[in-house]
Amino acid sequence: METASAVALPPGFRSRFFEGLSAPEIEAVLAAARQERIFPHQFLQREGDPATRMWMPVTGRAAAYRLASGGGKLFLRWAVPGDAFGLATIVKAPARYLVTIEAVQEGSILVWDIPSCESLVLRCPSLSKAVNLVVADYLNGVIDALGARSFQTAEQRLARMLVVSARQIGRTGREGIELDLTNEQLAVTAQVSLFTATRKLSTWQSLGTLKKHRGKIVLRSLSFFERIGKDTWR
Amino acid sequence: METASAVALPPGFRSRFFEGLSAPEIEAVLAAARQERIFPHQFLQREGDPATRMWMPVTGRAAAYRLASGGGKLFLRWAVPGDAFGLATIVKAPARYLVTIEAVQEGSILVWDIPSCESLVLRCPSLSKAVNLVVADYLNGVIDALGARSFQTAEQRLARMLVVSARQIGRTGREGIELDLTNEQLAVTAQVSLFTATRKLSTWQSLGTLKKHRGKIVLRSLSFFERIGKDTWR
DNA sequence: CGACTGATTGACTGCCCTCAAATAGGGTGG
DNA sequence: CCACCCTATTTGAGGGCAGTCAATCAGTCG
Repeated sequence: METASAVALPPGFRSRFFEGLSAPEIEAVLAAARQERIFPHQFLQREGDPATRMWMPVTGRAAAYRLASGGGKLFLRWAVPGDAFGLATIVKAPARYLVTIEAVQEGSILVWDIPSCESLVLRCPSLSKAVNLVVADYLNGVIDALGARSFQTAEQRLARMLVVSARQIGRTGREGIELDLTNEQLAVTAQVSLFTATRKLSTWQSLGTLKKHRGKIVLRSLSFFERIGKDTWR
Repeated sequence: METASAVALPPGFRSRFFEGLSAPEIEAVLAAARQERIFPHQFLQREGDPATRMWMPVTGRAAAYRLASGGGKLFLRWAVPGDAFGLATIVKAPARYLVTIEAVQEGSILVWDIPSCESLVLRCPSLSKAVNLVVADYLNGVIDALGARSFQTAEQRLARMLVVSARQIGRTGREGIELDLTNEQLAVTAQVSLFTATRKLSTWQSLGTLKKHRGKIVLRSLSFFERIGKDTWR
């Protein structure tokens, strides 16, 4: 094992995936990683392609979705620092990616190729368990999204997605929680048409619960939006 | 290891979970199992409860769903022979069930308690991998359901669910594929109101593509229903 | 035969999507 | 600095899918 890993993690970096591993195991995993820059519109993985690498965002943001044959995008979740993807690589030798993930912001990722994954699995017995924890989280999240789609109105789904996105990609600014989201991105992620998203945001802005700029939303407080979805689901 | 396991598997029993295990491992797993009868309306597990056992249907059928706070049921999948559940028990020591599963038909299940799971994990390294395979399948299925809910019409969702149910719980009869489903069950599983389900079924019956009895649907051919959902998703 | 559960049909309603058209922000090149 | 363009955003009008409600019919079982 190397003395120091070549990868540079930003301060405050936390990972659900690493929570399932012991400190020396994390060391070993990090030592086997290669770092790589990513850029907007770059595909990190495509659904159906052979799974050839596991990876993890370090900085930046990507969107995980599945493509509909009609051309639509079924948004599944944000890929943010600490999330683990391409887990199919580690689970099953000849596997394929389940979803497409596309970068939306510049940043960097850690990458493990197939040989690295294989040797890591042999050295770290708890790696499978860590994968399980992460996948269980993903499953839980998708079930939650399905419930939202089924039981909540467009307004509730928008409020829910603002809360979810705030937790994942929100920055605390002077006027509240800032989200780098266009109306269209919010619409896609909340499974709502662009026009209903725009209309609802206008309403909320006139209520003073949020403030809009071009490509940016500032939430005055989370609690207002958390309250909205509390009926019918969760 | 025992000479013969006490459990009696029906002929033709296949399990996605066991596919991830070697023959001797399957032996060991079966030997550690206890068999138990189940009855309609019995709860096999409740979401949020501590996960105290892993289990697998042998005969009969159950429904996996999540409860909405409004009282609605978010159907997730049928639990049929060979499926594995309560996997949280094996993944993480103090875990909780993610979903509720309720029996809808009389039958029997295999059960593994926590001590059994722990000793099995120690003896079978590939057990974690088998869990991964199954959970990945569940994830894939839920994503598919989310896509259906988002991109398909009520008619398409009904057709899709008839196909899905046919594969899981269909029996091949004289007049076609027989499904033991009430209109209400189909409506819930397809995320459609009872009335639209009834109406669509009436239409299809008058077209001759299916035949209805009380609590039972007979599909003349699957291809008709497979064709319906082919646009917009999958 | 009566009770209960499942199935059916019609009328009405409403949420939210589609489409069209106009407005505004932000960066670029002249 | 200003004209220009491209994209993001806004607003209104109209329509349709499918859900809700109410009432009736039909099959099964005791």
